[in-house]
This record gives sequence, structure tokens and C-alpha cells, in this order.
Amino acid sequence: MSIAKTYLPKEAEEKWYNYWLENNFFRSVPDDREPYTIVMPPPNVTGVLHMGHMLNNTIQDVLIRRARMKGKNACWVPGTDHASIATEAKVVAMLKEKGISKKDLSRAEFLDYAWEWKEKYGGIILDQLKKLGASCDWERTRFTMDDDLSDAVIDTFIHLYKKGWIYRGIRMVNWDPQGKTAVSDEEVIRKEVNQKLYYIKYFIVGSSEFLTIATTRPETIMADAAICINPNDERYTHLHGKKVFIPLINREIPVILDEYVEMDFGTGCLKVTPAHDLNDYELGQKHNLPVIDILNDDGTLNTKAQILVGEDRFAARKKIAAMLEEAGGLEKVEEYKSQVGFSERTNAVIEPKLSMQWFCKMEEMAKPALDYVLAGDIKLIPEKFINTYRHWMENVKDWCISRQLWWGQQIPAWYLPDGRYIIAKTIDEALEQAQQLTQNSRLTTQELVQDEDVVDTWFSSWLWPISVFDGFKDPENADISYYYPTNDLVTAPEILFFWVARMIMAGHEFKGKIPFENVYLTGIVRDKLGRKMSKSLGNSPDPLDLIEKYGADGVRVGMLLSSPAGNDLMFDESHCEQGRNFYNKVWNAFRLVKGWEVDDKLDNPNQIAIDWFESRFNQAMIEIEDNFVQYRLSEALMATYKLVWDDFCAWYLEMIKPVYLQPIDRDTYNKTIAFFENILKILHPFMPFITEELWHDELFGGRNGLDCCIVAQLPANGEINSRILADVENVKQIITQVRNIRNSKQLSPKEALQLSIKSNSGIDYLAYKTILTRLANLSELTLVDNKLAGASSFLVSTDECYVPLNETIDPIAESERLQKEKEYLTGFLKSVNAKLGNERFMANAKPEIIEAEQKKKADAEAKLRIIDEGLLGLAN
RNA sequence: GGGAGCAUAGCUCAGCUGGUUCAGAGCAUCUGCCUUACAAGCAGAGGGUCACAGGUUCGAACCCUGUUGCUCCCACCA
Repeated sequence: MSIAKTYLPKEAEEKWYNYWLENNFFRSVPDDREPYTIVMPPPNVTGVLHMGHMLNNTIQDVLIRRARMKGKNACWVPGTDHASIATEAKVVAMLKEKGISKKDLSRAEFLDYAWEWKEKYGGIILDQLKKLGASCDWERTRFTMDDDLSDAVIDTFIHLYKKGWIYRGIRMVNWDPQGKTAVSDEEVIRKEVNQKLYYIKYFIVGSSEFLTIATTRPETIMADAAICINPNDERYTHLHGKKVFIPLINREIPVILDEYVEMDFGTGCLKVTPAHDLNDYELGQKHNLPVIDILNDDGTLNTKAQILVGEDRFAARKKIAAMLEEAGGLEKVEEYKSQVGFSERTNAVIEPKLSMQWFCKMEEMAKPALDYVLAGDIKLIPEKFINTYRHWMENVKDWCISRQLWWGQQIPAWYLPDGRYIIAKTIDEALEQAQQLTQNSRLTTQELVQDEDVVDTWFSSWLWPISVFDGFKDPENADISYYYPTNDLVTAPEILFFWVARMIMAGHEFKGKIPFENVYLTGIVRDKLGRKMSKSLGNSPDPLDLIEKYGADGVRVGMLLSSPAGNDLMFDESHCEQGRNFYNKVWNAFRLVKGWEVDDKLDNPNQIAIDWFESRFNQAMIEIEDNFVQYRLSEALMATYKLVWDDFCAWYLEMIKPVYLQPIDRDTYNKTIAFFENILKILHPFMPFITEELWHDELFGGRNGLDCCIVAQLPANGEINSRILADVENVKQIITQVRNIRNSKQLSPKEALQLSIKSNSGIDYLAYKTILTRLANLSELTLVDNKLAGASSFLVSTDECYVPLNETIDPIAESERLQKEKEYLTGFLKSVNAKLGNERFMANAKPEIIEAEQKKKADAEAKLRIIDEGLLGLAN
């Protein structure tokens, strides 16, 4: 039977994922063990797996799997977010294709379609995560619009309302004319855009004079309520108290005075349009100006505009400009760069719009949430985000939580015929309260109208760490008591405010506790050119294609290889290739060991190699653990990678590998299998599939049933023999040097060489004879007391090594080589001596540093002596 | 406009409270090898005035100041 040279992951991936599922390895229920919990940032139901998800969920899975293998009760809760705007937009588009308009549907009918859509497409992204190997407890899968979770949303709304933290008011909000809803400040993305600055003439009433204002939005002139100038602006004192005509529609508006206007910006005259600009609104409030809203919800002009009614705002802009031009009302047009807000969800240009919305007060909730982070109760990784977080929390603004949509939790406000409203969970409760309020017991539910709006999606996801464990329905239930607070949250810095900050607030407000201990903020996945990977740019590879090509293990390794926390990840497919090469290396190490035959009669000649690797492994375990503690996952992986590839494959296996077709002794064999098993364990969190596949191979005892790698326990810390580690370093150097001689003399690797060592360090190289002979391909190894003339020589620490060759050594060249080395050592020694002779150094440096310097000095002096002897020998 | 961060080999990044380890890793590169585990491999090698300019220090990639370039976050200048 022969085993393929390359490992093909596909079959194993499906087999083992199903096996894990069938045997409930992902399942977590409270027990005596210590819990380790992660709640997955719920991806949007509309989402398709992208590289950001891949990175995020790979990290979470590595953490979860490692915790599981450390004996913790690991629970990873998956789920999806209903994403009201995005989903509603998708459903509207889907209906449009069917020839159905949202307007023609009742709310209930629309929601039926939406749920149908969700059932059909909403699970796709979670299924994709399974391909990656995500070991979530799928039985705990939640959706932010599950009945329980929606109940929690309504309950918290009522709770906060009762506290006086939720209120209703007319405010200037960010209006998304495409989604036809308000969005929160955080959902507005500002981008610099090239615009035109139009200079428009406003004629003064009763005069042929005019003033000029500069605006980027000429289509809003019909909504102007005043022109504002700075009272100190001497250019315009003659305009005080005057009125001007709005061009084209000739409506009279006053000239008002306010120091808000910058004299040296533009023309120093500002058109005040309270309905369409936040500052203008405030200015309007101050000066009692009327609010003239000339826009419909979809961004077209309404009848109040008087002209261009029904035209889209951007079409109207061009037309107004043309009309002004024609009427001679346009002085000039300049190119101008300015910030424009775009909707995060629909990418439409945000329109400031005055409307009645629900708000949630933030100030009091922000305070404790900030304190948790500043006090270190919650750690942000990397720490640099603490500053950003603080800045936001200290300047937090009230949260506009209502959305003019149907997909989501409907606001539990019930309006009475007289316009007053009741906040209640059900219509019956509302009726009861309404009857009391109005003293009218004949009031019926027919007369109550529920608020049409739904709450912001984040108003449900901020409850996620609590609501997934039913912490609202049943605050003391076994799950929430056991799993909450969760341990790690892995998410993108982009949603630090949207989500992370608000979860902390909710955790404090509703549980009196932090929701998680550590927040690992991943970077943004970018392409090689540094551009953010996005669907619209088309620069993002399809993760499923990558898995198909490199295997899930390969992609996981690829994602992790260069992704330090908080730093952006320049994604390069070659990393996945490296991941694939890596598991193939493991596969081939397996093939090697698998091919060995054991002879029980043989003695073990490899004890020293075994002792060395054991120490090396234990050393690496500490290093890896340390990296995990610091959330340096890519470094933990790299340490593992080097341990497996370099130490285990390139050194250890080569040291003990029997000659072709020769059997191996029982002891070495068993120890090697044990090492390999440990390697499978530490690799498992990174590469779950191949490790599980090998774990069950006959080589490792043909395990079956519940004995799986996924639940194997990581090896305990073992002893580290630093002496052997140091000695082997010398041995390895000698091997490399001999190979180097062979290489530089262009000798065949097959040609065995003689090696003589004069061991000044006291290392007994004969103990390493097997290793040296095999790896350096020696015909003979001897220890000598004297220098060997006429041989190629090199120094490893203070040990002199001689390789006699069938050629005469050129004494001049050799002398030059030694001279060069001597020069370096002398210089080095000089600097060390300078330090040791420096009073200030001796006074200020730490003792261990001084000690290290003294050791360096001794080493360098010893080497110098040896070189001098060599030079002397050559001279004779 | 305010704030934060980054700048180290061709690329992606380490470099912990300043101490020579003539600055490290992985990948890529170059040379030689199809050596019976692996060419998705093996062996070996080369490669950096640590962005620039000053300063502090016995000593600076690391601390301070300035300059340049880049990134991100926040902000209502028409």
C-alpha cells in the first residue's frame, strides 16, 4: 500500500466536520469545568462570507479550540443579525424583480416576504463558516429577530423609557433617501468629494444692488429662510435690516446677523436653510426662522420648492444652476472639495432632514462603560484603541434609534386619538394604560395605533452577549450564570462604537457586569495594494474558492500568518500556499514514520536526540503559550511552524531516521510517535482537519469513537534541559559548517568526510557521533588534542573543527581568513572592554548585563587565543 | 481643523522597561541537488547607514524635538 505524496484535504474536511457534529464536540452545556466563551459577532443575514469574516472566525476558532484542549468548557455561540436596512433593501429589490412594489403591500404582507427571504438565504453565511471548520455550538444559533431576542429588545426599550433615557423629539437626523429612513451618526461615512461651489446673486429688496452667497447646494435656495452675515463685517453694514429676494422664485427673506458666520470664508454671506442643514437649523431656531422643507423622503423636490417639483435633488441642482446662469443670477462657479456624508448601508448621499424620531440618552450609560475600559476590567487588544474609545465615550451623542422601516422590532409606542402615546409591550397593556390615562374605559384597541417605525439594528445587537443566553427572559438561568461574562470578543475596529461600546453599556445596565473580558480587534483585510477588500472593488477572492484550492487548513494558516492584532492584513494568496505546503509537510512526516518497521531486538541509539527534542518541544510550548496570552496569534503559529518544520522534521526526524529499509528500535519508535501526537495537538487549533485525520490513523493506535484530536488535552509543561539544548546548538552548527565546506568545494553530498574536533568547551562530541555522522555524512569522527595541519578548519564557539580534504590548504588564504576573523574579534573585544572599563557603565548597568558582557569578553578572548595559535601554526 | 498610529531586508512583519545577538523571522531571491517522507522538497548563501535631521545618554532601531511620507478615527465651515 502506498500513501499519496500530497495530502488532499477535501474528503477529510467533510468527514471530520460531520464527525465532530455527530458526536457533539461543539456542544457546550454548563458543567464543573471552567467556561470559556465567545459570542460570534453575528454576520448580516444578507451577507456572503468575505475575507474579513474568514480572518475573524479563524481567530475565534483557534481560540475556542485551544481552550477546549486546555480542558475548558468551550462555548462559541453563532448567529446572524437581521440588519434592518440592508435586508429590507434586499427584499424590496427582490420584490421589484417580481413586479411588486413595497407600497402596495401591507406591513404584514411585506414581513411575510422578508421572513421567507431570510429563511431561504439567511443561513448561507453560517454554512460557509462550517467549511472553514468553525467549531460553534450550532444548537445555540441565534438570530437577532428570534422571538426571545425581540422580546428582550422591547423590554429594554420600555426599561430605558421608564428611566427617562428614551425620548421622542424632532431633530435633524441623517436621512437616507434611498433607504427612506433615518440612520445614526455612526452609519454615516464621510468622504471627500469634488464639488462645485456656486456663487449666487441675491438682489436686495428695493434696490438694484445684490449680495453674493456661495453654496454647494443651489437646489436648496427655495428653502432659504434668511441670509446671514457677521455683524462685524464692515462690507455689509449697509445690509443690516434689509431683505433680499431668493432668485428664481423671488420670495423675500430677511438678512440676519450672527457671529457664527466666518467673514473670511466664501463671500462672508451665508444662506440659511433650516430644513436642510444642521447648522442652519440651529441658526434658524436662534433667530426664529421658518423651516421650509422642500424635499420628499426619496430626495425629490416637493411642492414647497415651487419649481422643479418632482425632480431628484441632484438633477435639480444642475437645472437650478442652468436656470440661474440663464437669468444672470450666477456670478461664478468654482471647483471645491468638501466632505459629504454617505449612508453606510445604501451608499446614498445623506440628507440632513428634520423629523420626529426616537432617541436614547447616552451620557449616563457611557460613563461606566468608559470606566470599565480605563480601569482595565475590559482589555482592548491592541491597547491603542483605548484612546479612540475614550474620545468617543467622552463625546458621545444621543442615539437615534428609530428607523423608518418594517424589518425589525417595531417600536412599542401606541398613539391615542389625541396624539398622546403609551409605551407598553402589548396592545392590551397599552389599552389598559390608555384607559387610565384618558379616564375613558370605553377606549378600544381599535383606536390605538402603534408607531410605524422599528428600532435600529444595533439596538438589538447591543444585547447579544446577554440575549443569546436568555439573560432577559430568565435573568438567573443556568446558562447566563455560567457563561456570562464571556471571555473574548473578536471583532473589527470599525464597529468599536456601533457595537462594542454599546454592548459594554448594555452589560452594565442590564447585568451590572461587563459582557466580556478581552476585545481582540482584528485588522482590515486589504489587498496587496493596500486597498480594503470589498465586493464593489472586486479585489476580494471568494473564500470558498480559496478553501477549494488550498484546503480549509491552508487558508486558516494563510489568514493567520501575517495578522497581528489591530494591524491591517495585507492578504496575499501566497500565504495560503504556504499553509498548504505546511500541512503537506506534516503529511509527509507522517508518511515517513508510517513506513518504518520496528525491530524489538534493537537497542536505542537515539537517546540524546530524543532528550534534545523533548526539551526543545517543552521550550516551544512555553513560547507558544506566552504568545497566546498576549494574543499574538501569528507569532504563536510561527513558533509552532518552526517547531514542526525545522526542529521536528528537519532535525529530529533526520537524526533518528533509520537507513532505508532498515528497521528502527522500539524505544525510538514509541517516543517518536508520542512526539508526533503532541505535535498534532499543538497544530490542531490552526489546522483542525489534517490533525484529526492523522489522529485516527493506525500509526497512532487507530483511535475511534470519542477519542478525537479536537478534545485531546494539550501536553503539560515538561522539563527543559538547557545544557542539551545548548550542546545541540553547537552540534547543529558543526553539521552546517561541514555541509558548507562540501558545498563550497563542490563536493557531492554523497561524499563522506572526516571530522576531527578539538573540544575546548568540554562538550563530549562522541556522544553525538551518530547524529554527526548521519547528518554531516562523516566517514570518521575523532576527538583530537592538537591542531590538525593541512585541513579545512572552523570554530564553533571555542571548539576547533578540522576536515581533512584531498587538497592542500593554501597557507596564505588560510592566514588571511584567520586574520580577518581576528580583526573582527579584536574590534569586538575592544568595544566590550570599553564598556567594562567605563565607570558609568559599571555603575549604571544592571548586574546581569555586566555579567553578560564579561562572558562575551571571556568567549572572545578564548577564540582569539585559538586563532592566534592557528596563525602561529601557519607561520611555522 | 482636532486626535491617534505607522515608517526596520524585495514583500509581510518581530524587536518586551534603551545594553552587540557586527539588527531577527517567514516568504521571495541566488547557488547546488529529482539524496527512496516531502521539488508543495533538501542543502547552502546573499540581502538592512532601522524614513530624514538634530538632541539626551557611558550606550539609541528603541527616549526627546523637528522634518518628510503614509494610514486611521473624529469634526457643522456655507
